[in-house]
Amino acid sequence: MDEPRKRAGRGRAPAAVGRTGRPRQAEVARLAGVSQATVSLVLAGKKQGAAISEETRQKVLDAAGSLGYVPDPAARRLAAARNGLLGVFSFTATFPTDVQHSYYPFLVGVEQEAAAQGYDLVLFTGSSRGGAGATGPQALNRARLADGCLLLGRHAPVDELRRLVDDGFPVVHLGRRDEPEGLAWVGADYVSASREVVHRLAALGHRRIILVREDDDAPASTDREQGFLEGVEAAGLPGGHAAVFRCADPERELGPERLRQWVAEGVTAFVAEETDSGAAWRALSKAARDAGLHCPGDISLALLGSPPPDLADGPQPTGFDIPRAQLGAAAVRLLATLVAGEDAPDPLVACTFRPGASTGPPPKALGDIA
Amino acid sequence: MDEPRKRAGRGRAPAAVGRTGRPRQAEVARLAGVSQATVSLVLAGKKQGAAISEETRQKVLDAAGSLGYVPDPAARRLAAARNGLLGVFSFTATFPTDVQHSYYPFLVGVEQEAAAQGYDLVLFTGSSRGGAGATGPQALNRARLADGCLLLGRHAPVDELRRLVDDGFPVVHLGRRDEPEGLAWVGADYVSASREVVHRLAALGHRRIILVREDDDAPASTDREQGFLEGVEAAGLPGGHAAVFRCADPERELGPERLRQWVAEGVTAFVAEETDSGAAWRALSKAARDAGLHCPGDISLALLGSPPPDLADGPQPTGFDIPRAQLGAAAVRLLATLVAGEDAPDPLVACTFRPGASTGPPPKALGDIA
DNA sequence: GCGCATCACTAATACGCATTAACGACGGAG
DNA sequence: CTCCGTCGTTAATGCGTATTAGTGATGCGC
Repeated sequence: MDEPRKRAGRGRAPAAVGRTGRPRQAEVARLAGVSQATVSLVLAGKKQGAAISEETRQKVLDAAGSLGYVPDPAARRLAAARNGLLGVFSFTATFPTDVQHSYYPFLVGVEQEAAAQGYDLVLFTGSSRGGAGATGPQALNRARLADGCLLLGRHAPVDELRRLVDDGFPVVHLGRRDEPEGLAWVGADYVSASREVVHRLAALGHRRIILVREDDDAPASTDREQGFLEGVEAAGLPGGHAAVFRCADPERELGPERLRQWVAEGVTAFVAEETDSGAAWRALSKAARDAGLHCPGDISLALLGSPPPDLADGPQPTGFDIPRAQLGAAAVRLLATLVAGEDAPDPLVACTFRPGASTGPPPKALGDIA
Repeated sequence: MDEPRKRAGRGRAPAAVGRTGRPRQAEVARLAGVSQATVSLVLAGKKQGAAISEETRQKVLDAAGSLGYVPDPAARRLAAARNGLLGVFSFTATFPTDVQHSYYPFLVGVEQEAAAQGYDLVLFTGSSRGGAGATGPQALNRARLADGCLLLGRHAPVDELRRLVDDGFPVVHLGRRDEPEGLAWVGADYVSASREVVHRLAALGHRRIILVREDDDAPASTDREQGFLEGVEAAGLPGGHAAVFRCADPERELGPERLRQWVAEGVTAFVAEETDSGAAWRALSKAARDAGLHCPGDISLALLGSPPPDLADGPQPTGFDIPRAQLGAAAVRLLATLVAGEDAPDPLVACTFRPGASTGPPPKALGDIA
């Protein structure tokens, strides 16, 4: 009983929807008097080893044109064993209601680069709320539908994520991240950027510089400290622990008195770490005001990052900007190489120095004034 | 010589790319000890004629869960099924560099509603520039990968679009549109909104109201005029052509003299159409200023829409807002019903009245002053 | 004139999933 | 005990395209 059954298959419901009159390669082939494979070859248009006679080529193209043939993307992607989709998984709404939401600039770059690389994007919706598919731990699995996935936000469940990574599914996290071993990421080069800020201050003539940072061991913090320390060392200025003021609650621990004391000791410039709250920068600015120290005149203040949104309108602090769009683009590039099975390039993206208006040369003889 | 060749097929290069550990139904089947067909049946979850024992069912579900199985959208689509994806095709960058870009609020609603309806979104990239896949006429065709597609922007190539529509592919245009016959769209109800603005003015006591509009026959313009005319008629005020001032170049044709003349004739309120440039509103405001007519005091001005972005900071004009997020949501709902093969609901979304500060009761005896 | 390499094209898959005819097992009716 | 349903499952397709092995037909060298 080995002979084939009469005919299985589905036979597609008579009143089915799909079944458009859209021509297939097979129809084009019939009209051109060639085989479907030939049509595929011609339409693929590969210059390489194009073993197709010009005559046949034209017949096919004419037939395709006259029938108005358009390839079926689903079939194309199925046969290609890749679907040309990159997932974007954010753990809040991808289009946030809050206009100032920080994801947005990333996405600008993500979209541009995805377009450039020939990928479309899948936005997994309802990652936070009860949206499509299973919410909760299972949600991340949906990412597998794409060829690879971009992760935004730090709330990704580590275990689920590890699963993906271990399975060899291409994932790139936007922002430095160590947690699941082997997770690829792209991030801003805070070390170099911080170093440059110090370099500029030193070039202006500052000889004693203090870093104000919060009590947090996130990479974003420690990188800045490292860059700062490298900077002061390179400039031959006093570094080490004495140059770093680390506090849990800047607003409270960094008052005008403390500031005056530093100034009396010859400190002429301060550098604040950037955090979500911007607490360090706020405290520094406030302390300077309260101490009656005018900013670019009496002391110089710099911020290792961008000012918090609510201060965006004020005078620009000296510091650097994170090129978010470029970061997004870099993430896509990295993801694309992973999908292609190639090696990962450097995950760091350079920040751009922002001159700002909060720094200047140190006062001539501030020590006397104090 | 009918016996099958040894083995053709592609055999897929050994170091092939795609081929991640992405599990297939076949793997799930092997793990569960059943056939691929059974897996498909279980995962389809059809209650109808579910000739699957509960035991088998659980085995399959467990296996799928432990492997993190996710169906391949392309294959699903090719097999004439749904893949739970809705496309979004915009004809500029979807994430515009310009933060104030008008698409953004739509997308907020689109994402929310898509999540609510259980769909993920595919952003087709590079619709404007040379992005993914074939740019140009073929680009729109990529949409067929999804179950249906949303269109933003008026630059969609009509022919390609017609093709999709004719093939019965579910497409919804965001914004009223007649061009390809049979294209579904959702739009704001400018008629009702404009009518209401007039109603409010009449309620304030205005007896002569003039509509200032540009020389454009876009639906957005004619709808507003129609609403305006319905409004004045309903209020028993003078309508018809005399009540509508139509001009190609408002800045030039609508000066202070013209305004004073109207006022002398007893006109106490003016209504401006909203356009991209906001020319009508600008001209009206300027003419009022130049004529020395104070706005809420001497005359009332209303705008049939939202003020142009550059005037967003100034005093709010009376008028209405287009609920963009709701429009986006409505578009998704409509698209979902089309995908489901159901009938399309009402495509109009109500605008919300904005009281603003540019209207008030008419002055007691303005005629004497003039 | 006989291999042998080229060339131009076609046959036969594979891709992953949905669908449906068919099949084995079991049970009750006759 | 045989026949026929029922139930649960599987084999065998099809969707439309890409890929590759294979097949004639030529041309070429010796």
